[in-house]
Amino acid sequence: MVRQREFDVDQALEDAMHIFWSKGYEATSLSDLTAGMGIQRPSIYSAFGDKKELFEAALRKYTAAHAAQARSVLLHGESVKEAFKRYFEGIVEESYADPQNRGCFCINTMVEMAPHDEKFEILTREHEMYLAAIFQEAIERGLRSGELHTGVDAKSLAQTLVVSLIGLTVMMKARPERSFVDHSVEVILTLIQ
Amino acid sequence: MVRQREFDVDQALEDAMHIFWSKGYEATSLSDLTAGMGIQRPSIYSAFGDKKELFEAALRKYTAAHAAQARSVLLHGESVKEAFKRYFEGIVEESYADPQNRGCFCINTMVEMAPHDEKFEILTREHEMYLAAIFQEAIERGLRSGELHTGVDAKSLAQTLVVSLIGLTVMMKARPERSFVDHSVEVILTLIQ
DNA sequence: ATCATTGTGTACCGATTGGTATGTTATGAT
DNA sequence: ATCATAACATACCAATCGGTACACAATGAT
Repeated sequence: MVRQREFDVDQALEDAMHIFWSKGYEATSLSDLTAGMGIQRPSIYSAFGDKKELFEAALRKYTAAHAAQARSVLLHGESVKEAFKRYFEGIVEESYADPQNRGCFCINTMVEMAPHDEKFEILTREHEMYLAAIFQEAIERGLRSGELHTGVDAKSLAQTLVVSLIGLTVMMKARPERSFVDHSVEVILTLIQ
Repeated sequence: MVRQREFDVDQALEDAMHIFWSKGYEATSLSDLTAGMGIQRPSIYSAFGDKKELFEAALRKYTAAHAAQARSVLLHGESVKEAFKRYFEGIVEESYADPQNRGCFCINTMVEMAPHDEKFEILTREHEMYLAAIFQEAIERGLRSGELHTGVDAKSLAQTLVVSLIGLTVMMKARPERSFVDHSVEVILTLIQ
């Protein structure tokens, strides 16, 4: 081979992910990216393709990590109720602790890109579907163990919890009083019985 | 006075609202606006100020109409449960019928602008709070009439319904199967007892 | 009829956009 | 040591961005 790369591709992608996450696609310029990633434009184009391909790679990296975190919280431990409580409250905590108030990269993309770009409509929808599948698996575990005995079917309940989580995440971007969010989490969790 | 305006200011603002609603702030150019509003740039600047001021005026027009619609559906008629059902299902219907898939202008703005612009953080938060107040009023009406006897307090329930509605609206931007959304609405409405 | 005032259309401004051509430097195979 | 290859930095490209200067047209008061 020939001259080797002087930058870490995965680290650069991680940097790009944080920039796109906090500013969105349109508001992020190539100059923002070169500055934040610490590399020049031709390096970006040779390693990742154009701006939109880089964005897609960054989003895929995010959703993979995000789904892994959901799995690790919801598919382990004894109590399913406790797991959901920890998961929802963890997301609330993270959101209020983020000074940049970025919310969820996937949700941001759903709002900004999905209506105009089918690729991102599909990509974001499939991530939320996967999240719903994880939720459903956790609920069914609770049903089998006898911890839960819910009236509605596990799938509908899981989807509703995903919807509620999306709503919480978006609402927190407007920085409502903490009690607003905390009370909502309490009420949402009453769905899991 | 002197020469009079040749365009209808309110109609131009309505046009601008639809453009910003479907494309967002960053992705909308002055050329998009002049083309869609049917007037030239200097006319925009003299009538509305700069791009961001026009955006704010458009958003205020939207939220006023949006809140009025919520009031008209939720604060009249006999059954509160039926009113919420009609309200939620109406929003689902509207969303799936919109070929542009614009969702809610206020929610779009919450995601795109609120984290970076305090003015829009406040503006969007206050609209959602106002919506929650309308919801709460409807719930309290149902409690007084004896139609409802909910375990949780009306305020928390109202806030949770707002959160759920935001989640639904955002989720629909990724065009999930209709049954996903319909089942979620059913489950969400079970909170109102 | 004249004049001050203000809306309209054109044409332009500097700055920034996403993207690339180019010359140079580093590397491994031969 | 030579050479093909590819990453590097610089400098550039046309196009578009938000915003405005300016000349002209229309209006009502005098």
